Amino acid sequence: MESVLEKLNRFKLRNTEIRREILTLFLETEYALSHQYIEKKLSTKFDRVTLYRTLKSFEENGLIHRIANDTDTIEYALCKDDCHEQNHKHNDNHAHFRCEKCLKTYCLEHVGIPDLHIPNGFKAQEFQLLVSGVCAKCNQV
Amino acid sequence: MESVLEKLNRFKLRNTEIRREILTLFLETEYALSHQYIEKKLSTKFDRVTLYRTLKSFEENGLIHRIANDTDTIEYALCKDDCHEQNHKHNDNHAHFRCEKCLKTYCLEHVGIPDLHIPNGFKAQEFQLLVSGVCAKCNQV
DNA sequence: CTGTGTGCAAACACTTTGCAGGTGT
DNA sequence: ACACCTGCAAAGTGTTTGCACACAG
Repeated sequence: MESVLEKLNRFKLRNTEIRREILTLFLETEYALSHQYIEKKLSTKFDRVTLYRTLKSFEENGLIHRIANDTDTIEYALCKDDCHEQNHKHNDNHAHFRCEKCLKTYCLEHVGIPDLHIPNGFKAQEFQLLVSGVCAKCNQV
Repeated sequence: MESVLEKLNRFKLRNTEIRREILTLFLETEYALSHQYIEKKLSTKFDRVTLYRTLKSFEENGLIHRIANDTDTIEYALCKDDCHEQNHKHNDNHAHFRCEKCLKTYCLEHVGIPDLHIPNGFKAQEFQLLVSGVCAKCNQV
C-alpha cells in the first residue's frame, strides 16, 4: 500500500500538514467525503479557505475526483489505480451507492458499468452510475 | 400531448403565471434546466425567491426531478410517464448525457439502464446513469 | 532563495425565512 | 372566505479573492 507521503510526491503535491491529514482521511474512509464532512472531522484545526484550496489542488492533480449525485453538495473520492485519466476526465469504472438513511456514498467496487449503445454523433468520454437506496449497514437495523 | 393547464391540474398545482411559464419552458426544452438558466430565460420577470419556491413545489409534487451531475448546480428535468414514483423517489429508466462543451444535459431516451448485480444487503431503489462527453451538435463543428 | 501554501479579512454568490398583501379556487 | 402564492427585505450559508507572511523544496 502506497503511503501518504509517496502519494503526495507522486502527484507532485507539497508535503504539508493539512494535505497529509486530508489524504489520510480519504485513505481511512470507505465512503466519499464532502467539504463539510472533512471540516467537521478535522475540527477547527485549519482554515476553511485552505480546505477549499486543498481539495481544488487535489482534484486538479488527479488525486481525487467528484462523484455525481443529485444533492447540492459535492462529494469527492480518491482516484483508484484503474481510474484512467483522459483529458482531465476520469473513468471510475464501477458504480456508486448512495444510502438515503446515513447519506453516505460507497464505491461498489465490483459493480461494473456495462457497455452501452450511445446514439450516433455523441462522443462518450466518461460514465457514472449512481445507485441509491439503503445500504447494508442501515438495512440491518 | 397534455397541455400546461392539464398538467398543473393533474399535479394539484394552482394555475399561476410563473408556473405556466416555467412549465412551458420545461416542455419546450430538450435538455435539463438549472435555476440559473430559468432565471435568465424569464429575464427579471419574477422574483428569484419565487422561482426557488416554484421549483421546490414542482419537485415535491412529482412534476420534475433532479438529475445527478458532478457540478455544484442542480439540474431539473420533467418526469416522464414512465417515471414511477416510489416513496418520493423516481426511476427514470434511461441515461442522461452531459456535454462538456455546451454544458447541457440531454435525456438519452433510448439508452436504458441494464440490470445490475447489487451486493447483498444493499437495497437499491433508484438508478441514475450519467454519461459525459461531447454531444451530437457540438461534435459537428 | 524561490515559488507555493496558509490564514485572515472581506467580497461575492447562493439559498432560506418571515411577513404583508394579492390571487386562485 | 380561505388557503395558498408572490414579492420584498433580511438573515443565513457557502465559496472565492487579495494580500501578507510562513514554509517546503
